[in-house]
Amino acid sequence: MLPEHNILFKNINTEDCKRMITCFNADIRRYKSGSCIANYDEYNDKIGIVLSGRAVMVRYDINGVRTIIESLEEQSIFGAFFTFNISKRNTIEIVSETDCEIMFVRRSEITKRCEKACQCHSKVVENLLALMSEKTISLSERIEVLSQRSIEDKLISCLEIIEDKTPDGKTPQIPFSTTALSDYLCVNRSALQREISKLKNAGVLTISKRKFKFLRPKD
Amino acid sequence: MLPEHNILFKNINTEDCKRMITCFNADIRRYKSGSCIANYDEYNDKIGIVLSGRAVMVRYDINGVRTIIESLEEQSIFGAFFTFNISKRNTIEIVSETDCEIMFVRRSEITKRCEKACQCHSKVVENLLALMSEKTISLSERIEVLSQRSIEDKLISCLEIIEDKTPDGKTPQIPFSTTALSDYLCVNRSALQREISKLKNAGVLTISKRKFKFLRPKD
DNA sequence: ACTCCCTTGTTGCAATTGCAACAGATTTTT
DNA sequence: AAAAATCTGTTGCAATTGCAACAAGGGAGT
Repeated sequence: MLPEHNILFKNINTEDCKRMITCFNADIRRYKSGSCIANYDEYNDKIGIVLSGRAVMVRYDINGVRTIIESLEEQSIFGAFFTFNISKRNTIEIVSETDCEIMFVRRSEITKRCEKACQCHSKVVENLLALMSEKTISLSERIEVLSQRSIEDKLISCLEIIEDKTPDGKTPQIPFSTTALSDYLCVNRSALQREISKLKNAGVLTISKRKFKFLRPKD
Repeated sequence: MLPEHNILFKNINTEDCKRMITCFNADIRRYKSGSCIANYDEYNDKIGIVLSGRAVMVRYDINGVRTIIESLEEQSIFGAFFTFNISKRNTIEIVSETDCEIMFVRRSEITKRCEKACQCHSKVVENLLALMSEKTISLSERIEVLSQRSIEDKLISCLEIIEDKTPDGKTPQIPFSTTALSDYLCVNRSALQREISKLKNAGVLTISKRKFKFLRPKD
């Protein structure tokens, strides 16, 4: 994907875009699926934007337990700046799930007053605001899911959010394998499997591969 | 607190501030402790900023179980725009914990291009960006806590984050009662109490009222 | 087609957590 | 100051969840 098609440069003409990408010292890199795109063992103010592909932010605790902190779809932003303090007990990494193109920009480059006073600069800041707004929504959804008290409720809450985002006519699809989903819901895999089977047997929903469908009339 | 002292208007002179507050149609309201400041049963694009006092974003599910979604300290922002889709099964409210002053601004007023092209406008957008950045950090911390697999780990993670934020020399303090803390950690109160007692007996930490201290040498 | 590796699905058992109930402490209201 | 309401701390028991182990399924690569 061309960087100028990124939401960050929305409503800015291609000419200005190219100029700004240089002006920002933007760095565009490609990663194979399964690569480590970034890790947060030290502070830096780089902002990453997923131009194409999909990545996840993961944490491994001292026992090696994996937690998927966030799923980063196309157009998502990430960076130490948007995340909690780096703890000594955890390792946080951004890992590509598919082949990815990532654009890196220093936050300070974006927020600093541009000497050249280019108009599009403030436009970029506004666009960044919109991206961040989306991020807070995505994080809030995550909290919504994790704050459920039982595995069943976590699962249903998660699936409902996916369902809500699915365009009419399309079949809702989980962006993870069941194993990864358990890391995302922060529960034991086999306990999650048990709940899935229970819901299937109870006729609440159907799940086949990653596609699912609630059987009750949507209220 | 004077609204012009709010972070949103940082680096903007008092004169311009007053002008902008009018320009934005900013609405400043006072609330007694325990009042409902906002509820998200319908969409609106109002942004709320806590000028003084403290509030919480809470959810009550159909069973009346309370979850404290966020603790909103002074200078925090909130709004439906930053939150997940409103579900029919949940009620989300902002409730004041102390007496509060809240400033409401419509998001569209801030992001729209100002006809008068006032310079400070883009400064406000940048400030909003900083506020949102803090918000994403605060939400990420919340996820960090909730993603822990046991009550003990949730508690420790939560306390460590509070400890990290406490200025040197001051005693770290939980912003909640134990009962409210259990709603924040999304666990049963007496189970939480049990874990607190266990940690105290094991000599890991001391807790008296809301003040606490880890006894192990900080690593 | 075969191997290797990872995922799915299941189960018994152990550990953790939730629930309910209660007594005492603390805070708020009258 | 008394009464009411809320919060703290504890415990036995029930329910949920985690753990470990295993069999079976599916995909990628040779």
